[in-house]
Amino acid sequence: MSQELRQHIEKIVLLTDEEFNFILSHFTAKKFLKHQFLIQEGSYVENDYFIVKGLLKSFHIDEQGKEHILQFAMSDWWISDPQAYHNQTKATLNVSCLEDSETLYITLQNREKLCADLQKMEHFFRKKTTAGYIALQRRVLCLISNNANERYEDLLQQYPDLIQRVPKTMIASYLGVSRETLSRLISA
Amino acid sequence: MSQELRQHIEKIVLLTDEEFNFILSHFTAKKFLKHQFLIQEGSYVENDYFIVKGLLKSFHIDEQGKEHILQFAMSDWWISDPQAYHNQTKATLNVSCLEDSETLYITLQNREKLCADLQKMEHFFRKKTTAGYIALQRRVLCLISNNANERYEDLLQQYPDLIQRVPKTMIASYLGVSRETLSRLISA
DNA sequence: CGCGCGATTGAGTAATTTCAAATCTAGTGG
DNA sequence: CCACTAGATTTGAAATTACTCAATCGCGCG
Repeated sequence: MSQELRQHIEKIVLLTDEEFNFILSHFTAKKFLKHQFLIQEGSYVENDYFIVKGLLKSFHIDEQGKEHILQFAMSDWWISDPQAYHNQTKATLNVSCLEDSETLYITLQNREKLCADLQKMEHFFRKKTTAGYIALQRRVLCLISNNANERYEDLLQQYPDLIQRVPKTMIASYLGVSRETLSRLISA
Repeated sequence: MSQELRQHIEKIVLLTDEEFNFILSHFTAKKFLKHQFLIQEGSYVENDYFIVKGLLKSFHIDEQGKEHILQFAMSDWWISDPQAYHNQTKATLNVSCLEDSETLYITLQNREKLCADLQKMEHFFRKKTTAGYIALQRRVLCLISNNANERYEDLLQQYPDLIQRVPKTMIASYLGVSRETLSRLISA
């Protein structure tokens, strides 16, 4: 259960057993059921969630009630509303489960304390966030450069497993196209 | 000249004079002229550039020869090809000057050494990257949620100064629309 | 004056959305 | 095992949005 977290961190920094236990003491385990919300728009965001198992999405609902999916998260990913979490403001995003999920979450206070007390973790989070930044830049480039079909092909290439587990409607929402358009692209 | 960097860092962590001098010793000052390239697609990326003065863009050229602008950078911003820089791979982006510019750059080696030697800087870069991540997520949401007009309005709101300094053609490229479409949106 | 760059405009075309209806599918309870 | 339902997917047709290509305009600078 916590082995996943240790392995995840040790991809970037090696830890002693004491260090890992110290780290783990800053996290709390929590399970969620399919359809359950971890974060709801308008409320404060206490936690950043490390996903041990399951599948989740973060999304925004616009004025017309349309859902726009910002991120999916599977095992070994993190998910939250980063803006609300880091700035301690109200969420503009929702996070909910597409499948039953197991998480280890950390509060902002614990995260900052952990980083202050153990530089390895400050290093870890720096590297992790940098990787996330690079991935997002790639996505922005894809969004401004490519049409709907090319964006779908790109996703297929990058996360082939995701397409299996997630309804096409949500894939469309993630790509920024209507579900009908995506359907037509796939059947073509 | 280096005061800008100090003030920039001290928005996040306070420094003693010694600390700042130590930090500064990891940077190199370099000026560039309008139209000059800092980074060219296909070559390795040694540096991350802190902009003291000037205006730059990072962009990708696609197979059809079209330019897609990923980022603008003014005073107090950083610019590079983050993927190539952090992973020490060949650039897929170009970075060039829209105006004569003054920079302070840091190599990856120096950055990592600095972070290892001075936790304040590891902290600084973590916070800075987190802020960048949040900004990119906002941009992704804008791209998947909004049409060309809404994206332009959003940019106008967020960076009103940018619109003044940058040719509309480039604004269009940044927004992922054709220059003709943007022109029609503005005159409407 | 004339060049060059950026911005604009028009017309035709292509891509995508919208709305509505029909199909399909997996899970549930009888 | 079958009928039923909710969710997901597909399909069609019309409307909208955005793109492409080509031509023109406007302006600052040598």
